[in-house]
Amino acid sequence: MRVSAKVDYAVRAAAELASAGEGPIKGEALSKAQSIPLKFLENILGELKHAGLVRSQRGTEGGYWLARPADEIKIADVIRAVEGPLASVRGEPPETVKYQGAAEPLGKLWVAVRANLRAVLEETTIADIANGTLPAVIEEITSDPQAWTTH
Amino acid sequence: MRVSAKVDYAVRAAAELASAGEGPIKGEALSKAQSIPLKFLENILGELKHAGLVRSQRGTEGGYWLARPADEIKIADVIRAVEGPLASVRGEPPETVKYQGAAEPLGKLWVAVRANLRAVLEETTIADIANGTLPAVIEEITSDPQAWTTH
DNA sequence: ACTATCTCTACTTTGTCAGTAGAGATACAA
DNA sequence: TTGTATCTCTACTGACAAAGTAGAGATAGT
Repeated sequence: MRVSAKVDYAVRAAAELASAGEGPIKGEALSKAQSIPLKFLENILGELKHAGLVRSQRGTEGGYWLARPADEIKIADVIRAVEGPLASVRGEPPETVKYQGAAEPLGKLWVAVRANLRAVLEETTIADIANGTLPAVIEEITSDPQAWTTH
Repeated sequence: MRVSAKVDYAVRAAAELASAGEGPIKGEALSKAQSIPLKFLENILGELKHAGLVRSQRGTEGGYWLARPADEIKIADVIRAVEGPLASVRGEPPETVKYQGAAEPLGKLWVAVRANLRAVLEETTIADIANGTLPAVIEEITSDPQAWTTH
């Protein structure tokens, strides 16, 4: 799993919007708060808007805001909005790939990989990030020092 | 997580070697058994060899075989051999990225993602694939019908 | 010596990543 | 209604990776 700059930026921008509360936030303010190139950020916000996660207004009093309460926007939603499906095998959904011979059980493995990704990304919301209170599952997983090693 | 053709091929080739048992298996036989383009497969086997997972011999009686017992080769080993680290955030290891402001807890999330990937890929071996007997953890994860849906 | 196989370097083609550029639309203010 | 600040949309670029292809060279066995 490589978390791209785009996904990283998208989640950070959403968290910033969540923590800012109600009113519209200007692109430039987000750009500065999270050190994201403005034009690149605008592209990303456009995709989030198109996916219905963000709303916006132009003009002097314009800016961006979350379309839904932050605790109803999962990290998985943000990733899907800017990058498509969470997991794929050679471009196909994991459950559709067929294997022959000795590799036959491999499909099940990729399905398990996706399920474990979801266990993290579908449980955590933008509000969790903004508040710093991650779900108990995540705290448990990351409480193992092994999780923090590169090995 | 996008599973690339290269990773997919590498795991399948390794499983095929595992199920074939002792003697050297020719590249062309592997290529046909798993429908992998021969020259591409040779590149991949070269990387597996360089990583010490596979050994080989040239000549008429030549071929490839696993350097270690199949139950001592984890899927994670194969992935690392051909693609590098299991998880990264903008090219860096998850535990090294620093966030500011509202995004601060994000690092922990990426660490949890990697930990959950490892939970699958470090527990399953090439032997598990070849025998069709996946670890109990994997069976449990994939027993939930939800794991098989695209949603 | 011959042949089959692995080995190594290089090349191609296509697509994605990360970002940049600039003209156009629109909301608000004076 | 003119101006200005902001979002919006399309297009472009340069670097890199993904997926394969090509062919000459090394070596093990017959």
